[in-house]
Amino acid sequence: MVRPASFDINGIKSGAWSEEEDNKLRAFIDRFGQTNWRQLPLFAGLKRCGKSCRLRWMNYLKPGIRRGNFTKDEEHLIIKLHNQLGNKWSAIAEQFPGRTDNDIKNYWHAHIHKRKGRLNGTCARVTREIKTQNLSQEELSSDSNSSTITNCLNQNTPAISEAALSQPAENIGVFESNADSYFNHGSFIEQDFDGVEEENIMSLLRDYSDVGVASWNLSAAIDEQDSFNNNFGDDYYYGKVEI
DNA sequence: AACACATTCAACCGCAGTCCC
DNA sequence: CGGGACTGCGGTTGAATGTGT
Repeated sequence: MVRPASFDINGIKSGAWSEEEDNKLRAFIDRFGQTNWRQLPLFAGLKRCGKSCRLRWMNYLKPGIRRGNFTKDEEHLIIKLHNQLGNKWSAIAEQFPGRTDNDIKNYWHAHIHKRKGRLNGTCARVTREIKTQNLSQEELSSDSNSSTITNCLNQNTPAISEAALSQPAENIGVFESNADSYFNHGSFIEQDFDGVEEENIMSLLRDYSDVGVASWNLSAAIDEQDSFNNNFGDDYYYGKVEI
């Protein structure tokens, strides 16, 4: 999973690092420390630019770097910190000794971000289904939302009715669901996203584009204290769907 | 077995901030 | 103060690898 090595017109190499290059870089920094990155390759005998040397050291060779899969707790913390800090990967990485910002950024894009996108779809569907059952705004915002949503999913509620889709555009409310369902059981999404049903929903949304989704957004509001105590049971996701 | 498509992750690129002359 | 050099960050790329058909 590495780019093939190549040389520019000045003889500067780019692409995959060889073991010999790694050893040279490691040996030089062990002996002289991280000094001037621009000058380093010259003195270390590397045909690389300083930037490439720094990147290789910071993301791969530096002692103490941890590789391998992220744990569930690490994933929770990434989500929490990303909600607080946004795409400040280096700031997020400070909370993960041994993990690099590059690693966390990659993990976010490869795992969490994708899943969030799917969860957004779930929010739209669940909210629409609640609407078809004529639940009031009060009911939507009450403490029973978690079970209401779960019931919708468990009852295998039919796909959105055309009548519901013809409702006038409006903000149909904010709901909350217990993130524990999603995080600890993982069934929240899988149970909901039947491929055929999803296609029906998307098809109907296309047909009724005048009342289509204006924007979907989802943000995680995680109880800080509980997160720091590694207790995620009381954390909540807040989803808002505007139609 | 062969091919197509999806995923992973090391590496690159451009830009902004900081430092120094 | 201005400008160049350097560093660090975040977004993106693309080849290797994995998975599905």
